[in-house]
Amino acid sequence: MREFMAVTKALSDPSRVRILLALRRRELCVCQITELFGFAPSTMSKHLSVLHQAGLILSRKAERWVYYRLPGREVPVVVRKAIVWVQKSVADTPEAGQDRKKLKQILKLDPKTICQRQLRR
Amino acid sequence: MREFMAVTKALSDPSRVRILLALRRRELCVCQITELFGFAPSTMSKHLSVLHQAGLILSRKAERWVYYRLPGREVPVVVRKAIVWVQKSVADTPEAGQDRKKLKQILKLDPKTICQRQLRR
DNA sequence: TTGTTATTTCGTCAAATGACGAAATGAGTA
DNA sequence: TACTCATTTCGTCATTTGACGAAATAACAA
Repeated sequence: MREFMAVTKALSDPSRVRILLALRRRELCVCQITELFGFAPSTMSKHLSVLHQAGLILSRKAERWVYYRLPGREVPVVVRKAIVWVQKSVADTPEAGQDRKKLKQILKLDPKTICQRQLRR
Repeated sequence: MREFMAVTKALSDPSRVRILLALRRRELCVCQITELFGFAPSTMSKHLSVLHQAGLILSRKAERWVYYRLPGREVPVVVRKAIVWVQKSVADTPEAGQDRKKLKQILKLDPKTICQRQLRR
């Protein structure tokens, strides 16, 4: 029950749902996700942490960056079902479409450029 | 997206998840649900309202009582999938087991007795 | 080592949430 | 009509949540 509630609470914020959608086809580094949503880095980090603790995303560190991705068989069925449910339910919404569009632009640049952008603020 | 978030927010509270479990096999009137959880009637009413607005439960009025039940085909697939996911995920937890046990006792009495009990407090 | 930098943690604050009791509602009964 | 009573709505309060900036952390670069 505790484990399940971690998942539902993680899904109860729209930004976190949008993060899951953005990770649908590829992993993303924190700076790319931050660029996509426009929140302060600390805010994004907190959201990613909530998703991670619920098992909804996995992370790996490479060079300077942390990459997050959707999990495969390494997480419980409860979690995988949740992800499938989310994707099927909101992938077609306008919000998801806008995010995909913006993400496409972000992916044209390489991560270095994105992260340097943030520092200029 | 808005509709979906109504569902995830409804599912983000453990009491509301437990209500869905309690309704698994039968409809229940508000006073039975209130007896099961021990909250103030106003609190229960609020929880039921949140679930209802998300489409996760339906209501009907009969005589003096309002009965809530899980929906069938009359609600969107998003919602039905959510209910199936919840049931499969938490039906086997200790919390759900305890609730079933207590509910069994409550169902032995007829609704009138239950509702009168509440008034004596 | 020292410096740089992407990310996380911490402290704070405003807004949302969940609890309650009191009062309002509204359907059935006298 | 007036009454009863199950349920809902409203106002309040304590707790949680989500936002931020500042400081800490950790990994790579020099």
